[in-house]
Amino acid sequence: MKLEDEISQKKFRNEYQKATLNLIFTYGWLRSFQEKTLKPKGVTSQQFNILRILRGQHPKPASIKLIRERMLDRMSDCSRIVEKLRAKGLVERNICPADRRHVDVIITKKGLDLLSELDPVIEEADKFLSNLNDKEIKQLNQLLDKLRG
Amino acid sequence: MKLEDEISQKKFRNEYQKATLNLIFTYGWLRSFQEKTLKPKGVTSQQFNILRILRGQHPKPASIKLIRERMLDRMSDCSRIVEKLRAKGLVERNICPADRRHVDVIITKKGLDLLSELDPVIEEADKFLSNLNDKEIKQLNQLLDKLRG
DNA sequence: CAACTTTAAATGTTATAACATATATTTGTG
DNA sequence: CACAAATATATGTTATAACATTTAAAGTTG
Repeated sequence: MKLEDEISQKKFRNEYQKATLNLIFTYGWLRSFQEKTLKPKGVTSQQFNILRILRGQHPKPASIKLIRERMLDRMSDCSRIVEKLRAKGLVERNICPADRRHVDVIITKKGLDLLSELDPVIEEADKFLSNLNDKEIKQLNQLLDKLRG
Repeated sequence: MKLEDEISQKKFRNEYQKATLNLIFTYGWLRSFQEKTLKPKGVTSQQFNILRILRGQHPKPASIKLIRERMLDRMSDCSRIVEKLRAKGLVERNICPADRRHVDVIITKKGLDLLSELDPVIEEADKFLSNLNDKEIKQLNQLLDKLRG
């Protein structure tokens, strides 16, 4: 649907402005869809995001710093989110013996199980982008990468 | 810059997943730039957003409902944001005589002045997207519109 | 090796988002 | 016209984001 109609704005100053608004609007659209699918499983998208990073590292541990670098948005509060995941038994957290400043965070079996339970939901979410075909999706990725310079 | 390098993730399940992450990441990138430019002027991006909607209506008033419909994201708390703007003298808020459920919100001279002070900053921000040329920006807009179906 | 710097993580605080609920007004219906 | 339903806005509450500060450990330098 054209952005003009979604937000009832007739004109944009230029295509750049429209692209800015379009990105913000599309983000909101995407995120509300994500939250809706994750909520029934009791995790927020931030928590889900961190779990996936940890699965990517598994069985190696990840430090808070590493997690923070790989998070997509809202990089703050990483410690507290990890603590929430620990409270739910989804991750383990130990002080790194080699460098006691670091914390080793590892996803638990329970965490891995939750993720594999979520995988099909996520595949579903991917398909949510399927209004674009393969070629168009690639084009979109290229444009976004180029946009950021 | 390629997303792979920004978030140190080597592989994506597919281009759809990459596009999802790319959108989220690009949004964060854009937003932090916006906040950075608006902060010195003492308004949040939400407040700025509402002021622009009101300028679009000026000199006609806008109801909270209308504002909410046109906001790009975070639609909640519209009343409270308007109240903040009123406290700063940037908008006026009156109960609509024709239908006392509605509220007429109008941007004040002070609000308009602030916006015109901000306009050059925003033009600047537009240029921030200038890694893409005209044709590419149009393409991006088309893809995002199509993406949302 | 003592003092300083850097780094990693945690914590405290304030503002905002998200969600639910309440209040006030109007509209529609028998 | 009394009363239920719908609508617009405001408000209360809880969780999270954003920002600043603190604590602890390791590295660095004279």
